Amino acid sequence: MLSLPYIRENTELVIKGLLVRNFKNAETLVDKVIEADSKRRSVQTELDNILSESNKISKEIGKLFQSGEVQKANIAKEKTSQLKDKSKILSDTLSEAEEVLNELLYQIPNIPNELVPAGNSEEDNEVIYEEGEIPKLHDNAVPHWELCKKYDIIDFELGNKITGAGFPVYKGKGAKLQRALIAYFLDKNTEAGYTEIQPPLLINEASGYGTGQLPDKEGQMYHVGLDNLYLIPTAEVPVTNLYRDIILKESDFPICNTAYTPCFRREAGSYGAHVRGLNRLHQFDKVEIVRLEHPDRSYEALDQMVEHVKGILQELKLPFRILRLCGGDLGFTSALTYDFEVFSTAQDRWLEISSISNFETFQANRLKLRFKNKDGKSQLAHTLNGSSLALPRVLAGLLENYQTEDGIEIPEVLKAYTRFDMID
RNA sequence: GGAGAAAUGGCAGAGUGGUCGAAUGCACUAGUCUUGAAAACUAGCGAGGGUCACACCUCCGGGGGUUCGAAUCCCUCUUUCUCCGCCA
Repeated sequence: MLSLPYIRENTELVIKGLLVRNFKNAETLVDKVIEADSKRRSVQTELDNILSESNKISKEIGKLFQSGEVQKANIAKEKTSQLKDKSKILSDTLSEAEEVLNELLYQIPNIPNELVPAGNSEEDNEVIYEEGEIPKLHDNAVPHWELCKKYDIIDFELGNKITGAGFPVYKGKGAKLQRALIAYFLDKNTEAGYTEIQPPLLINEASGYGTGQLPDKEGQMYHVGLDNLYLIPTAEVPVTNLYRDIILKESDFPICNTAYTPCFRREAGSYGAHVRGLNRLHQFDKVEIVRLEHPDRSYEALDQMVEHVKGILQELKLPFRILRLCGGDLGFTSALTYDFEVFSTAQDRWLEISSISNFETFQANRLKLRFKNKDGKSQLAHTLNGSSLALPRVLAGLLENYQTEDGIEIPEVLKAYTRFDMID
């Protein structure tokens, strides 16, 4: 969430930013926040004064008892009972005021960076880069779900039997190719300076709040009711929460982590042709990069992350493009997001395979992730993350674009990992 | 899962009802000394709210309670350690 001092000092900017997102009632909401904040502070001050007074009396009572003046002490005691009643009421009022304020704050999304174009939907996203030849496939080319069946490498039906729709079973060379991609991505990331992490796949509520999945998006996550834990929708959640409630030193930056994890998403309400095959799953594998940065360098870091992912796609020789998301398509917590899409030749459409975002202090504020700046004061850090990469759609792109009459070729860089050249 | 012990500042570790936001040591920061470093010495050194700045308020694992007053007493939850059971 946005920090209050920021909203207070940049009210106009906040409202303007929210309008880029087509956020309704921006002005009313921000006004409400400011009002709730000043209410909270005035209650706080009133309470503090009462507590201060009662602290004073308590100390006096202590001294009176020590000097044996019991009667005087008892008189003083009576005075405090009134103060106590008042302070109880006020502290209830204070909690209410805090709750109201927090609920308002939770509703405000991040302020878009100035590069974010205005727009309503994905159609308004800006294509900023495009690379790679779209291959000319042979006449019998088919979408990946048919290839999966033909070569028996991914079995969607079998997953239905074990779990349900959206939980495919990878078999033989399909499983190996998947493993090869994971290993390859992790190697590329660690070569670039990211530290490999294996986080827990279940998270508690506090972690969900830390990165913003809770309170609003609990419907997107699988919930393990008995233990009140959630299956991670992305490695971003556990890996970013590693730094919850931490004060870093400036010299700790940059902190770069990468993690491979399965991801679990309920995807309630998604169906239709666009979710066929590997296009949208309830369980999928992803390699994530997460970065913590000094606010002065976070946009430089974002560019580096984009360049890094670009390098991977170049090596895989997949046709791809990079989009700068418009205000309407930007995620709630993000200030600037670049999406990578790979072209799925047999489906004749672009598939999103990575999303790289700078959250600035939006997550850090909830996480209480700070660092000591040069003045010795604690200041919120910036968090960034991105996929490098989401497996299923990369796999879909590979299968479709590398298909030949004789089988599916394996990209050169992956052969050392798969130890086979061809799926046939 | 059963029995017991514990949880205090970056770390270690005192503190069992009042002057304790908390001794002490280490670490850290600045300074003195030194060609430089080390050592020694001097000073500073938790977080949040609040204020122009002070004042002031809150926080000793989380939540609740007793009391004029709680790190200290009570309840509860969580976590860690030891022993037992089970187990990849």
